[in-house]
Parts: sequence; structure tokens; C-alpha cells
Amino acid sequence: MSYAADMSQSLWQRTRRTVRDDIAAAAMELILEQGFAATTMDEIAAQAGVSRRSLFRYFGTKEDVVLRTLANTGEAIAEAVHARPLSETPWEALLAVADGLETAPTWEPARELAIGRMCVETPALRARRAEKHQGWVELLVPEIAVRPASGPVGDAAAEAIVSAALACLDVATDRWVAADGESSLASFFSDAVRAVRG
Amino acid sequence: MSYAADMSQSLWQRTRRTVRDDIAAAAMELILEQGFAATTMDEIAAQAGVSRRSLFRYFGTKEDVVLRTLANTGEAIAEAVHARPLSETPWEALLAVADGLETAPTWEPARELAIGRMCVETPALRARRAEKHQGWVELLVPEIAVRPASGPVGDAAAEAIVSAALACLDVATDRWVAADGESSLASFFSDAVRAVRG
DNA sequence: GTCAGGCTGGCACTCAGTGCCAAGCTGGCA
DNA sequence: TGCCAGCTTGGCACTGAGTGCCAGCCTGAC
Repeated sequence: MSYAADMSQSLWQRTRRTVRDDIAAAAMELILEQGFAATTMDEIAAQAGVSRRSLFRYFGTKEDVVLRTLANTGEAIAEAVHARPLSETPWEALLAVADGLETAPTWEPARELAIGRMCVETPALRARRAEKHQGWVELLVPEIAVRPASGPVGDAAAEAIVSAALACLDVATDRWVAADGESSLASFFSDAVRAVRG
Repeated sequence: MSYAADMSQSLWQRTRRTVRDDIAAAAMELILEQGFAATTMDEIAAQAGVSRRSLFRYFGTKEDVVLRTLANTGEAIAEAVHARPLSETPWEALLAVADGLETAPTWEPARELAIGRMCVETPALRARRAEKHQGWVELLVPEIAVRPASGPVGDAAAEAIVSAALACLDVATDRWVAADGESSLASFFSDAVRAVRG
């Protein structure tokens, strides 16, 4: 069944966020079937029952249609780090947060796996994901900079730590996707961190 | 004076690499003047004295025109790591290689700074650079995986180490660019690594 | 001299993304 | 109830990146 039918009627009454979600759901249906590169924004617009122009108002780029959830994830991670006791070192806090990631209400393994697979096979998506991660850095730096380590941490050091941690997350995600979601993402993450910190 | 005049005559006789370099030089002249986003591939082609179509044969994307040197850098780094004694740990080798980076014959601080600045202000370029770095990972992993650490290293750990190191390099590059090339890139890199490995 | 293979430029096309404008909806106010 | 201001939508036209195709030209081998 198509999304076009029911969405064309009640679109205006819905809140913006709901519309976004509905469009994204319709888009994912198409993209998972045809692949990211082979799906055009015109097709997505048609499937979602909105005009091409409006589609670009909701999602600035085609990549954002797939990766829209990542911005929220960045804020969620920052909040989770914020919630950790200040006595924890940066890495203790980050590892603890990673452990809790998969139990968050917004965590849907199937969706994350699908996105992960798509990122592996579509460099443009991977690049865009990296950009999003870059955005997370500035969210996370203030949470990390205040934490204790060997010596005062500071912004420069915090930025290095956060960037390295996100690199570990990327590696862990790739491994997790390659393993088809077997085992937990957190375990791959802690493996990566352990390797890096020796 | 323009590149168009002298290049339109002798273009065919030149070797492919030279042509690439000449095109890139002409392009950089334009891009540094107008900015990356405001410069079109048509303008670059005209300035370089080649057709738009041929320009796309030499550089698959607009970003590649600016970042073309990075692929070589990846191989150069891999070779440099290969040349380090096998008794060195991954991080010892990587730090040593970073120290030597700026004395390499291909290292031109002015160009690197210009590229770095452009990457800061143009997300698309930054994303593309990240993609290139991703390509370096597979070059570097075999060089790192054979090195000693606390326990056997292996590919998974090596990938994490290399990715984290490249994240440190990115942070270091940003700082170095922000400092306008004052101090050495290597010192920023070792600062980052020290912060990460605490 | 000629023939095959590779490089070149031109043309037309697809598709992402943007600016502009007119039409419609909504909530507030008289 | 009627009107007005502001926001959203959709349609249109446009720019610019990137690609496929083809025809012409140059080069090197025989």
C-alpha cells in the first residue's frame, strides 16, 4: 500500500515533526527497495504525497532524509554524558554512555542497521554522516572539558578526545553492521577504545 | 596573466600528470580569489584551457580539484610508517611519522594552509577530505596491525587506532590552521594524541 | 602509409538544490 | 461574520554538478 493516499488529505493538520517522520518513513520504504542512489527526490516526493519543493523544505538534502535522526542522537548523547557523575573521567563517561545507547527509547536496531549498511555502500551518505558527527563535537566538548584526567583537560584536549571517540564509534558501527547486528554496538565500541588507549 | 593562453597550445604534448597539476594550479588561482562554492567547473575549465568534459575526466568531482594531493599523502604516510622499525608500537610509529611530515619534499605549508582554511569554511570539502582519510585507513591498517602493543594487535584494533589517529590529525590540522601555521602541525598532533591516550 | 587505441571536445541529458511568486490555510481582531 | 497578517504549500524556472554518447584527432606500432 502506498503512503500517497492517506497523506494527501490530512497533511496540513499534522504537526511539522509528524510530517517529517511520515515523509522519512515513505522515503525509507522506497530507498530500501531501490537503493539510495537509484531513488530520486521526485520519486520520494511522489511517494510521500508532497511537492518536490516542500520535500526540500523539510530535508535540505537527500542525505538528510536518511540521516535526519542523527542530529537528535547527538543531543541525546550530550545529555547522557551530562547526566554522568562529574567525577568520571572523559573515557569512563563516554564508555558508560555507549553502554546505555542501545537501551534508549529511540534506539531501533533494524533502522540503525539499515542506515549503517547504506552508509557503507554509499560514500556520499558516509560523508554526510561524518559531517553530522562533526556537529556533535561542539555539543560534547563542553561536557568533556570539565572532567578530570591526568592534568587539566581543557577545550583542545576535549576536542581531541571527542573526535577520537567518534572515530571509535564509526569503526564500531562498521563492525557491528558487518556482523549484522550480532553482539552489541557498545561492545565493539569498548573494543575500539581499548585498542586506541592501549 | 591567464593560464588560458599558454596552455591551449601545448596541452596535448604534456603528460597526464603535468596536465593535472597545471589544471589544479589554474583552478586554485580562481578558487582562492572567488571562494570554492562561488567557482564553477565551467570557469575552471575555461581558465585551464580545457573543455568541461575533459576537466571531469581529470577530476571526478569539484572537490577533487582541491584535494587531489591527498591521495598521494595517504600513500606517503603509509610508506613512512612502513619505514619505521617494526619494534615501535603503533603510536610511536605514527607520532614519528607525523614529526617527519613537514620535512617531506611535497610539503608546502602555504598550500596546506589554504586547503585547510577552505575545508573549514566549506562543509562539502571537509566531508570529501574525511572520505579520503577513510581511504587511508585501509592503506595504514596492514602497517599498524603487525606492530606490538599490549597483546596482539590484529586488524580490528589496528583499524580503531588508525581511525583515531586520523581524527587526531583532523583536530590538529584545524588547530594549526586556526593558528595560521604558527608552531608545527606535528606538535598539535602529539598534543591531540596525548589528550586521547591520557 | 595505414590502422588501432586513446584522448579530446561538444552535445544532450539527469538530477540535486534554490529563488521567486501566487494561492491557500490559519489564527487573531474588530 | 468579515477582514487582515503571516505562514505553508506548490509550481515554475533556473543554476550547476556529473554522465553517456559520439565524432574527430593525435600518436605509436607495424
